[in-house]
Amino acid sequence: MSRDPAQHDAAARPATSTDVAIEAGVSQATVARTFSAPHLVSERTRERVNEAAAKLGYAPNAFARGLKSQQSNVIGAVVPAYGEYWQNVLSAVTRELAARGRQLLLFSFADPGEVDDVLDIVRQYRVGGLLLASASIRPDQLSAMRRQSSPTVAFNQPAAAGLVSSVSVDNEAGCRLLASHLVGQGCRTAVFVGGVASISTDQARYRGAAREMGDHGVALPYIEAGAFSYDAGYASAERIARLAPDAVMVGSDEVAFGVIDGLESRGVRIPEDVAVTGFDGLPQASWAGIDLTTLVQPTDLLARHAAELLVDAASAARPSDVTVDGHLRIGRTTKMSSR
Amino acid sequence: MSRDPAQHDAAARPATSTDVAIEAGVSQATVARTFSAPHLVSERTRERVNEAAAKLGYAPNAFARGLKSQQSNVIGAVVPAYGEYWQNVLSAVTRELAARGRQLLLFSFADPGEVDDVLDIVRQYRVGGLLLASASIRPDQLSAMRRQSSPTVAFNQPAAAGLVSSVSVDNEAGCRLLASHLVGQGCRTAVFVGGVASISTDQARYRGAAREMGDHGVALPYIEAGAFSYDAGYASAERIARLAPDAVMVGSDEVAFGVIDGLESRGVRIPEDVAVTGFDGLPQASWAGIDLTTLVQPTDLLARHAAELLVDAASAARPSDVTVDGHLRIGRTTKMSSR
DNA sequence: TGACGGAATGAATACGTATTCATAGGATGC
DNA sequence: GCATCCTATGAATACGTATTCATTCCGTCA
Repeated sequence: MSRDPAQHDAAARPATSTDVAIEAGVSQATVARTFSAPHLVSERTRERVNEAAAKLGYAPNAFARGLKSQQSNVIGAVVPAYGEYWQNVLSAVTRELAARGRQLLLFSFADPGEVDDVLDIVRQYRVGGLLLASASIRPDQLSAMRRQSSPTVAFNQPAAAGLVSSVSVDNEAGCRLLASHLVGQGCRTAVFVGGVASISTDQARYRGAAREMGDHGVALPYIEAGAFSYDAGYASAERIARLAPDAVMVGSDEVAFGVIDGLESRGVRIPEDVAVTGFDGLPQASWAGIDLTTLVQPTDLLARHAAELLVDAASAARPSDVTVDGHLRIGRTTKMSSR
Repeated sequence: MSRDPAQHDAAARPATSTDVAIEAGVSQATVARTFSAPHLVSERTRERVNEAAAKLGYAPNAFARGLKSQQSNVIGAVVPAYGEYWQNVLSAVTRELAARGRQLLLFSFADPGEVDDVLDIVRQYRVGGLLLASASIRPDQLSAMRRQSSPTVAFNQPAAAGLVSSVSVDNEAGCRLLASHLVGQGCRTAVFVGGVASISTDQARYRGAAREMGDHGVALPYIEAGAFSYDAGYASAERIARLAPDAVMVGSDEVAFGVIDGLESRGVRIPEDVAVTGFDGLPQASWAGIDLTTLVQPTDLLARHAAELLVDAASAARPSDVTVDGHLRIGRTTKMSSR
């Protein structure tokens, strides 16, 4: 009458702590303790329980655990469905959270208008922390989420500072670095290509660039691409070419890639005719075929800060804001001296 | 003694259905029904409940709900922490699942060795479905997860067919298309650059390419880049250049981008000296500056099939395998006639 | 030797919800 | 006017776990 350990009914419900308790001849409480507070269980019993658990293929139910202990290992993340940049961020944050024993529950939206609906769904999942990874979440939406008492962190959304915790690169300083580099290369006229003008990071970047340029007597008109995408950048090339500047400062790498291709398709040579800078430091920026001058965000560092704030319960009570510096990456797209 | 609706204690526990019941002067059961089976509640009562819920800021607890109803709206996804391709897949699947009212719980791993640990954690989350989005999950690991009775879908891992449900592009046919195109362009000698030779997609792609080439009397030696990354591709350029083929068929776009830059850095012109093809159809492949000839995977379609299988409980019992065709994208990297 | 204290365990309860079962009240049939 | 059915609701229970409380067992100290 011996049962094959590997053969317990596959289609049946997953084993519960009570099943294991019966199998091991102990109480359910002892099984629970074996998994959540092993030091309270004697060596002998622990062995028996682990053996029974292995035999039944038992794994504690994370949701029941969370329900009882009133805390979850799940961190929610609200992210836009599209965008190269956010994919990289997400990837980095996931790694950092995994290292801290947390999982990421993804809530994505394709259109800013969906944000309210998404946030309503988020509320149903008593997440232990919430990452707001999108610049298109409005301040009032931010502060509404803050009430949820779990740590809330806005990623790269300077406008959120004060309302919830935030982690951002110093956009303004970064753009000053880029502008300063361009001026040093002999740039006398320039244009700034933003993604969406109403977004706070976009504003901060333009502000930094315009100020530094202004300090050197260079005007910096603003052009709005309309989206943070390659295609939007490509399409904006026409308007840029019309202004025929020395340099184009683009608000994000992804858009910059489009601007470069768009300009080249119109016969504009880079960097001979016009210099181009990006912002973000996406992996593609360092590809030899592109080699874009840009401001590299320390994504891993940002992700680490975000993860710490999300895991640390104290940050729920007192929002804290972290700003880190990016560093300049100089590529061939600004080798203006080669003119 | 009137309480300000907006002022219920922010730091307090989130409201429960019982709180709402008291506020509305009904039973907890009625509140539960109002949210999960509204048609069982009279118009009048429903209004009162919704009013009270709004006042208290009540949102049903998804985990408690799942615990009781024995099913969750959460789909697990096991994905590699790195890789352009998987990020795109994830993004597409997330969208499809969101449209079906499901959330994605992310489990990422940086190294194939971590997979076992990750799968152990996954088991704790009683997910309603599981997406295995990585070619480096072993067959025995796959079939172990299948026991969990919830729908399990392997994304683009042909080797999984039969063990769990799978959704893949037709790798072999796709590579035959690419090879056929090259032959038509006059290609007489070629090389295949794979990512990791032990991966089944890699094998299927090489097989298809080699067969089609063989049918036309063209030999196709295999070179292993060692990883599915830009850097690995870049580094393999040396070995490729040594063979001086007419064409290089690369097993994935990401690697192909590296191969292209690596070859060009060695003075090899594309397509004048050598033609290059990729596989996947990443967004970057269509960028004007790259314009890679590749096989475009219908990612949205694949994602839709995956989402359907994941949501449809029946697929748990009977694994089904879906294969879809990709389409050829012809870019400048194979304009061999221009020689 | 008796009192005391710590370690190990079991019994019982609570977490927030869905669901079954029972009940009350109309409306409808004859 | 009575039996019947349907609708709306409440009471009670179960989901799988963590945790408090009580109990038993042993070793230790006075």
